[in-house]
This record gives sequence, C-alpha cells and structure tokens, in this order.
Amino acid sequence: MGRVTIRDVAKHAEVSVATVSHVINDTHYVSPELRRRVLDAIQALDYRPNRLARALSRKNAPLIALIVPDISNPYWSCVARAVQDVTDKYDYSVIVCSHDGVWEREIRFLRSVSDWTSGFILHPYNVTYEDVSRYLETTVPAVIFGGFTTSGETPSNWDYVSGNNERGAQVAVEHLTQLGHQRIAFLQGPPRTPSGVKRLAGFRRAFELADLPVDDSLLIPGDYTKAAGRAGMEELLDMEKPPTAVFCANDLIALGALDVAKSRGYRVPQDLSIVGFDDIEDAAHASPPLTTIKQSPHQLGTLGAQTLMDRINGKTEPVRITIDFSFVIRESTAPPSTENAVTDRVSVADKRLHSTNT
Amino acid sequence: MGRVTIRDVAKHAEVSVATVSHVINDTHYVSPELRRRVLDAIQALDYRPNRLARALSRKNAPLIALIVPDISNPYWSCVARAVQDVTDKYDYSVIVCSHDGVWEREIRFLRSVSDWTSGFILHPYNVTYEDVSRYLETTVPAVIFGGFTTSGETPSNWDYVSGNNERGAQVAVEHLTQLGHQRIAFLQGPPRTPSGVKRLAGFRRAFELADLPVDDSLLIPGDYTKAAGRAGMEELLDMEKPPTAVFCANDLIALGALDVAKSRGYRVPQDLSIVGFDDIEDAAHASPPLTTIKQSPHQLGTLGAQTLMDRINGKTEPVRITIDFSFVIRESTAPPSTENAVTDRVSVADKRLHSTNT
DNA sequence: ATGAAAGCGCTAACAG
DNA sequence: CTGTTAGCGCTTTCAT
Repeated sequence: MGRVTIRDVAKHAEVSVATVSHVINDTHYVSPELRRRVLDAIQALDYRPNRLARALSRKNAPLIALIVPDISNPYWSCVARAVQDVTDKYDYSVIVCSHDGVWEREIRFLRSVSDWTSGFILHPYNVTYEDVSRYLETTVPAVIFGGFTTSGETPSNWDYVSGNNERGAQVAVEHLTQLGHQRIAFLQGPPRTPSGVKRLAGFRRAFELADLPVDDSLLIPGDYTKAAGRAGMEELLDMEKPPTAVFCANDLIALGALDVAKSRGYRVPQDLSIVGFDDIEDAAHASPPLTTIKQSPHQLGTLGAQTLMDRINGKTEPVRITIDFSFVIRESTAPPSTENAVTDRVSVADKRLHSTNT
Repeated sequence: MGRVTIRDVAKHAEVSVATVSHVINDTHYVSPELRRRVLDAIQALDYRPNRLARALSRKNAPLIALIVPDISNPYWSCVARAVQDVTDKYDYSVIVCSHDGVWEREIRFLRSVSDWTSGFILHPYNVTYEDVSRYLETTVPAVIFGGFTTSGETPSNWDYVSGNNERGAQVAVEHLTQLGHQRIAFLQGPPRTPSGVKRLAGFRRAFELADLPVDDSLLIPGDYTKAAGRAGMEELLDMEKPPTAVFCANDLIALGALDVAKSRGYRVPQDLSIVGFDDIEDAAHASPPLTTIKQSPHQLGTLGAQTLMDRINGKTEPVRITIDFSFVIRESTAPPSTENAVTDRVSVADKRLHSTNT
C-alpha cells in the first residue's frame, strides 16, 4: 500500500532527506559512510523515487510526446521505435499521439501535451506555424519533422530535422523522364501537407527542367496509405490513355498501386514503371522490388530524438538538420515499352524544337 | 515563463483556491455567481491545470503504459493505435514500451512504469507470473494480453484478454489435414513465449486428432517477423522432401515465407499451401491472399484498453475475456498436388490400419 | 457554501 | 558536509 518514500529511507539510514536526495541524484558530495548507509537503506526498503513528485519539483517530467498522423502506419511506427530506443537511454518515456490528420486533434495534442512533457516531436500536418505560435508557448523544447508548409517563419528556438522532399521527388521523376517516360502520373499524399506540397513541387520542377508539360489530370490526390494507392491506380488505369510510369508520394501508396497494377495484368516494369518514396522495409521485398527514394524513418527517429534529448539537456544551439536521401534503383522501373518509346521519342524531338525556338 | 497557476485564478476571481479547484473538478457545489467568476478568470488567463501536480496530489497520473515486444511490428502498432483511441476519450495518454523480447528490459519497464502510470497493458513475453509477483506490486491495475505461459496461477485482480491461440492453431492445421496434407511444417514464433507454446500445442493437437505423426524436423523456431519467415521457408525448401503445406505462427512469418516460396518458383497454393495467423491488413492483399486465423489486433487493443480504463475508474470485478477468432479461407491453401495426394492417400490408409490395430 | 491549511513526495536553497 | 525547510501546483479534509 503506502509506497516507501524518501523520508522512510532517511529514517532508516538515520540521515536527513536532503542527504538521501543528494546521494540519489549525485548532486552534492556525501561522505562515504553516510552514502553507504543510504544506499543500504534504499536497497533494504526497495525504494524507488516517485517520478511524479520528482517531476513536479523539478518542473520537468521524463516524458516526451511524439505527435504524428497515425502510429499504425509503418513509417511512423518505425520512427516511434527509433525514438523510444534513444529516449530509453535517458530514462525518458514517449507518449504517442495519433491525430489522424484531424486539425483539432493535432492542436489539442499540442496543447495538452506541452503541459506536462518536457518536449515533443511534431510532424506538422494540418497545423501551421501560425497555429503553433497562437496556441503554444514556443518555449517548450521541440523538434519539428519536415517543417511547416509556410517555411518562411518558424520558431527559431526549435530544432528542425527533415528529409529533402522536394529534391527527392525531383530526382525520382528525373529518373523516369531520363528513362524516356512522358506520361508520368503522380499519386500524391495529402496535397496540403508540408511533405505533400514539397513532393509536388519536386515533381513539377523535374518536368520543368526536362522541358515537359505536366498533365494535371495525372496528379491524383490521396493520403499516405495503401488503400489510397490502390484507389489512385484504379483511377489511372481506367483512363483512356493510362500513364507509362507513376511516381508515388510514398512507398505505401506505391505498394498499393503495385497490387492493382499486377492484378489488372500490367507487368511492372515492362508495361508500367512505379517509384516510391521512403524505402520502408517492405519496399525491398515487394515483387518487383521497388525503386524508391530512401529516406530512412529509423534514421529520422533516431536523429530527431537525439536532438530533442540534447536540447532538453541544455544544449542550447537550435539546429536544422537535413537528412540525405539516396535513390535506390531496384526493379520496378524501366524504359517505356518500345511502342510507347517510339512515340515518345518523336514527341521529345518535337518538344525540343519548340523550346529551342522560343 | 511562469505558467498561470490555480492561485492566480483564485486571485483574479477573488475566491479561494479551494473554490477554483471545486469548479474545475465539479467536486462540490459552488454558487452560480462564484462559479461564473472562476470560469471567467480561467478563460481570461488561459489557465490549464498542471497535470503533474494534479497527478501527484491525486496519486494517479492520466497515463498508462503499453508493454509489447516491438511497436514497429504492424500487429502491435495496430494494437497501440486502438489503445490510444480509447484512452483518448478519457484524457489518458499512453506510453509505449518496446522491449524486443529482452527479459531485463521487459522487467525494467514493468517496474519503472508501474511507478507512475495508473495502469498498464502487458503482453507477457519472457516474463513469467513468478517474475511479476516478485518484482511488482500487483495492486496496479493491469490487463494482460494472452496470459502467462504457466496459466496455473495468475494475479486474480488483473484482467485478461486473449485470443484462443491453441484452438486457432488447431483449426488452421485441421484445415490443412482435411485438405489432404500430411507433411505440414510449422514456422513457429518464439517457442517459449506464451503464444508460442499455445500455438504449438494447437498444432500438435490437430495432428493427434487426425491421428497423424508429427515430424519434429518440420517444426522451425523463429520469431514473429517477415525475416524469420523467409529464413524458415528457405530452410524448408532446402530439405530433401519439402512439406506440402506450412502453417505459420503469424501473418508476418507467412508473408515472408510466401515471398521466398514464390521467388523459388513454387506456385502457391498449387505446389505449397500456406496459412497464417492474425489477419493483419496486408494478409488480404498478398498474392495470393492469405488464408489465416483472424484475430483482430484492433479489437484486442480496443477491448484491452476499455477494460483497463474501466478498472482504473473503479469497476471492480476482474474479468477474463477470450476473443473469438474466425477462420478466413482465402487463396493460399489447396489440396496437395495430385502426385503427392496419391502418396498421401496410401499413407493415410496405412496409418489408419495401424491405428485401428493398436 | 466557502476558505484555510495540511499534505502528496521530492528538490534545492540556505543555515549550521 | 549535513540537515531544516520552503516550496512545486493541486486536492481535500475540516472548520467557519
């Protein structure tokens, strides 16, 4: 029942509570003799400090929050795992908050959580920088995954770690254009999300550089799920003239798309090229293995959590980290089939002429 | 900086802190007049109670822990999501603890977490009932997923919710034997885990009832991962006489096994039948779709969390819930190929003779 | 119906 | 170097 308190230990060791506290926290020199008595008492009574009391007194709970759209999404559950592994070393716990892309929930988590965690990791989704500065004291340590959409002004005392969404998307699409594809579809994530807009920007940029026009009807909005990938691919394949390649905003979408492409008799990559984003574990084991932008969730989680712990422990310089991505070419991409390729080549030549002339 | 406290509110409203507390918690009648003043003050100052202080005082934090092997495993991340969704309604947060099957970590989480959460959900893995009663005060509310291996004595004041692992495995294997399979392999999970021993027991029971001998060399230990499924299947297919069917301790294993079977040229189910366990989301979308024991992680999480919240909120009767499973026959199972079937039939007849004679 | 005050268990000045 | 004590912010008797 009545848990043993620091006072019990003090009594048992015949010292003051202050002394006990000092040996526990190693916060002050204590003579070997007393230290031993205290340690013995702790052992004897199986004393463990009450973390709540300690937190209240220190104004700092060994607790951080991870705020993401959905912890059951493999990408985020992998991030969560990585985060937990680093916080564990500091005896911190992580509470997970999935808001499912609902703005109100995201805000609610942000507010409630900052009340009693000593920091948080946020992947801004619907929440904008304005929301944050309105609803939150930005003094709580935080690391932001991926940044806000309006990248202009961001709390300068927070840490940022993100992949390079725009460049990543661009590289992926360039791969496709260089292979000779022209009708390239984009199975987008949630279009207004920071990562969503950046990946789209990258997509457009690649087209621009290749001097190709983008066909807006090939830009399908969705969200980061397999189901969305399936739906999107169905839509694409129902078109009169389906694309010869599709860039997917993440691997989950790609995997879903792959499913329906195969079940509708398309051979990947011969009839249709697919490229993903993230390189989640399943990507390498799909059939065919997925060509994708590797941007490891594990690394993101580890780096983010480490950054947060550093900040909480007083490392003062805010930091902005951009994680390198790499492009993993596997077997889901190939040049368009000959028939298309011929047509393509013609149009490319055509295009070039035009552009040189203008 | 200095967050607004209950005292500030009291001052602003010109009442005592006790009154403020009473209106916040609705714990005592307060005259409409004062109540309004308090509410206004709260609004005006944007006051939010300090959860730590409240928790300390109430000796009860709005926090539960979920202790599982690995949150990045889709099964558990789905459970976690379901858990979070119900605790959210009670304004409780959940901290996730992945111990990776390491006994020390499991114990450590159990101890540390029970120090300051008001309850936890545990899927016993390496930890036994003895460990628990030695290292823990069993007065902390808890719900146990799947039970302990030694099902004999279990803390009677805890709640239990579990699937029916033994029966599930039995049904799955019976399906296989009724299809005519005899050389049935078992890609096990961690063999000494509660679910591991129960699924194995079910496997054996089915053989016993079918009056078939089990070939121990076909029982491959592993863990609940795709990688283990791949490795196990490689091992099986390297055998001189590979099995005609394999029962996998979970879907992840089955999916991994399916991968290598296909890549080694086996047609599933014509050449090889595969059945899984759990029915995670991917199972239905595999190719071929997986025949499996459906035991929804979502339901497990929801039920478990609800049970825990009930208990924390004073519902006193400990409860033992067994979740129904259902058997989902999809396309990964079929009778053994004719050639095998003939042989099989002979041996069956043979077997029968023997058994009737003894 | 309200308010004063005593904790909850721990930390951290501040004395001695 | 050690001990006393005043908080941390909130809840909860117990008087008034």
